Amino acid sequence: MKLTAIKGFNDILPVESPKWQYVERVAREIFHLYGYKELRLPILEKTPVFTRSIGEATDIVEKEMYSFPDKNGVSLTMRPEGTAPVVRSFVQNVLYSKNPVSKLYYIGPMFRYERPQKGRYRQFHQIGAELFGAPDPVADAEMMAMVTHFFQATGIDRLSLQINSLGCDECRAKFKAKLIEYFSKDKGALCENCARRLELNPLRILDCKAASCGELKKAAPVILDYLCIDCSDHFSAVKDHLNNLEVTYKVNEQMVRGLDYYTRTTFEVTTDMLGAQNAVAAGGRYDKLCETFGGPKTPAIGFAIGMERLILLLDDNDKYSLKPQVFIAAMGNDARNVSIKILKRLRAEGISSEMEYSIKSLKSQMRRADKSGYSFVLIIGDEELKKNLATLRNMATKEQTELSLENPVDDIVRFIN
RNA sequence: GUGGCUAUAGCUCAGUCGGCAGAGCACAGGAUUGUGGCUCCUGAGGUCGUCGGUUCAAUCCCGACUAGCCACCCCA
Repeated sequence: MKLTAIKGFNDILPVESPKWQYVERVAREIFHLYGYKELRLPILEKTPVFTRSIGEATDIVEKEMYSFPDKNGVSLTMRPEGTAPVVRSFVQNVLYSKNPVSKLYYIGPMFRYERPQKGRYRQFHQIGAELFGAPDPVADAEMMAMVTHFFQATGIDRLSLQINSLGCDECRAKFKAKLIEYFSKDKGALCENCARRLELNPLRILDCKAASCGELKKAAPVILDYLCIDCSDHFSAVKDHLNNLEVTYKVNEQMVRGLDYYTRTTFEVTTDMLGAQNAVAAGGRYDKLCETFGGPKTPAIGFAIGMERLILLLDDNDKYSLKPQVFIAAMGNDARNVSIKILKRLRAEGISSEMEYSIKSLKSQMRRADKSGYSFVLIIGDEELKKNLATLRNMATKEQTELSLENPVDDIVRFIN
């Protein structure tokens, strides 16, 4: 049996990698416009980094983490998400003492032991951003404006920004009690899963797609009606700022989050083009998390973009890859020896260029140059060598020019620009 | 963890009611003594996912396993 990659761990092959580079490039550019800087973090963390923050009763912690003991017996976990490690680093490196506000972003792989399917993998990649030290609703709005800006810049449309507020601990506790009361009346009408959720996490019933639960949900209590004055004011202000920034959004009072640390504002960017996995990005405010890590009270808000899902939405064309420029078709050993030196000088000039390593027919070399997308081919054979010339062919127009082999690089540079 | 579908050339898939294994695309060479894309010709490429069972004979029928896809749960 041949060795293969681990289930749900995918290779990103050269045909796909330009899209990844494109997405990363756009993210770095846009985030830079808003003052964010990259934070590069380890992939392994001590297990409590996640168990204490994400919530012991969540699916991620209960069944999806890649955890194992280190050689010395300490339990380590391959990060299933990015926020907890960022907060850990933020507190550990006392970043709050250097600036009143920290704006950080990260790009990298995350790991969850789930059954793979469309848009879901065991190793997947996220681009995330976190903003620390800004309790004001204007920060929430700017964060969502940045996400929107990013998606516009990538050229993806048919996306929808949905927002909600989960309130603080106090409003949420009140609401939870009301929900349990409401759904308990009609326990029989709930689907099997929701019957279980009633005990485990009643908020999730609101997220159920089953028809029977849908009916029941219509008259269910709404979280937004249970927000305290402060939380309610905060949410109103977020919406005002979004309107002010001309960011289109939809309030979805049934949207809930799978991680325990969220407070107040939550949001999701969804699409109707990915089957069951409709969330391309998601995030929210987490005003209590820093304290959980032993840091000072620091309000924060952040989001993560699912790179695989985003890339599934990109057009399947080649506009993302950089075009190679000059291919040298050399015939015979002498020509090849001259060519390798010309290549050295072309590359020194910043010109992407290659040649064929084995002696092959011109036809075969032309084919390779064409297939690889080269715009120009420099042909060097015996005839050219004798006259100390080379032929430069423009692949698009088929025009050919003779160049002196004395100093061909300057001529080539002039021609291809 | 649960369910459905799938597994034959590098890729996408036909196919044999059980009897020598097929196409298209891609690849290589040629038609064009040194010129790509289009066309035509030729060629190379297979333990028919693995293991076992039935049979004179299995890629085909049966079983188990493995892998992949999709969905549930949940999530980016």
